Amino acid sequence: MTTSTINPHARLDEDKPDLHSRLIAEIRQQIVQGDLEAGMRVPEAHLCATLNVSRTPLREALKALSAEGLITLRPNRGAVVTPLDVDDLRAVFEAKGVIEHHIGLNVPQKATDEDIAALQILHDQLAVAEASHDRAAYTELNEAFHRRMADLTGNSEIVAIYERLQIKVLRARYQINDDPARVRASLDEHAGIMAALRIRARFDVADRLVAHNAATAAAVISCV
Amino acid sequence: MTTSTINPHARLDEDKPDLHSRLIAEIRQQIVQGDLEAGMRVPEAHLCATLNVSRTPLREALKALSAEGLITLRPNRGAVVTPLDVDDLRAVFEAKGVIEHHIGLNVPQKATDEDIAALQILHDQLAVAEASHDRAAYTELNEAFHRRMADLTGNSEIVAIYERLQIKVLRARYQINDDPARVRASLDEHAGIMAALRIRARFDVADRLVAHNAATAAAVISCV
DNA sequence: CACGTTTATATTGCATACAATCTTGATAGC
DNA sequence: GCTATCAAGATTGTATGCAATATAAACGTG
Repeated sequence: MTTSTINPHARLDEDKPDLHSRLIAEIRQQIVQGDLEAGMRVPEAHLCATLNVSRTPLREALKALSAEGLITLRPNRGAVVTPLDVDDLRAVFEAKGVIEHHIGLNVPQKATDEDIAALQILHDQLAVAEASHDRAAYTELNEAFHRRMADLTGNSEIVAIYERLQIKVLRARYQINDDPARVRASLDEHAGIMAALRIRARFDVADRLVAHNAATAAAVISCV
Repeated sequence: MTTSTINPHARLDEDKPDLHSRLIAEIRQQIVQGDLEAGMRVPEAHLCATLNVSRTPLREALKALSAEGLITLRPNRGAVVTPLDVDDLRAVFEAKGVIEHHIGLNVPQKATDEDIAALQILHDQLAVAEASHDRAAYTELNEAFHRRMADLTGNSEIVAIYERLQIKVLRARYQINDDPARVRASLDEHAGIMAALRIRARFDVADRLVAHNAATAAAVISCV
């Protein structure tokens, strides 16, 4: 008699965190949060000890993160945390602006009333987080809001591209301390986006998303 | 006395094809060309035998390709070649259209006269390939032309995104036989793009790139 | 003292072995 | 005959060991 986790004939728990996914998520988070510093060499043995796994699954995770661009693998010479200099960041924000524009043009036409209501709830929570100066919550809700917008394009390629770019933005944001004034301005921009979205003014939404992205870019890049 | 490839104190041959890169390139090509059919299960042992490597480097390559979206890994249940249905293709072309538009808006301003001359040469070779019905050469030159355009944005994120999307397009194109009439039309579209680029008419270039992408999308999707 | 050479150490690359999980075919029960 | 259960086989997941390469330290030479 085995445990209750037996699964006759094929499991359908798609969200069980297998080791590979866990490792990727964990290392990615360490990079984003700066626990693994940019440009730093990453000896396999050290990470193995930290994460309590052997080299095989760890190396597999590093190869995957390399395809994501967070890790740079130099054959026979080890892995380094991919550095993100100002020019890289500019490129990331420029690409993100392109995607934001597309999102803005399409979401107002594709979103249902329920979708917009759900976004409004996220936006209201964002306002609460700002008012109570809960920076962690603000970051998380902000992420959720924009990811939800990307989702509403219904285009999985767009979503994948957006998420990958967003991760790189997050890396930079974790390094800096967001100016409270910038957070307020950002919230205002969000309010404008929601107002335009409610009346489904697609060009307006697109413009506002692009402007919001540009303002964020300026704030982040000025801090680096 | 070893060969001339010895490298005291650190090699700088960055382009030496190490096994990992080779495996990724090889398997990717097999997927693009359809040697590994979409939806097909990929038992590790079989690929190991084919490629004459052990499971360790092979698995690392599969994880990397999974991050690229060409392979889908089901934990404990093996890898499959990610299927590309019509809706997926539509999403790919839509995303590519977004990027093409950005390329069209920016390249006319950033390209030097020499850059444009180099593109013109590629275009002329493309015309030769079409005239001589050299389909392989046409495909390769067409790829090179568009990749060069992406390069000229000077934005590595855009380039990376574009290449990843282009690989998925290639997968679909390998399945179909391009209609010669479509190839001629495509060449005409390229001629129009070059004409607009020579006079650096950015909006025109952007529109033409988007239209070219849409026409390709229609041709490819109609065949699937 | 600087610099190139050699040797030792550390780290990565790959192959293999074993454990865990899934897949299959066979068998028994209804 | 059909479904459920179980066992044998196949496949994937992880750990470990050895070979290849790079890094560093020590050494000698000009």
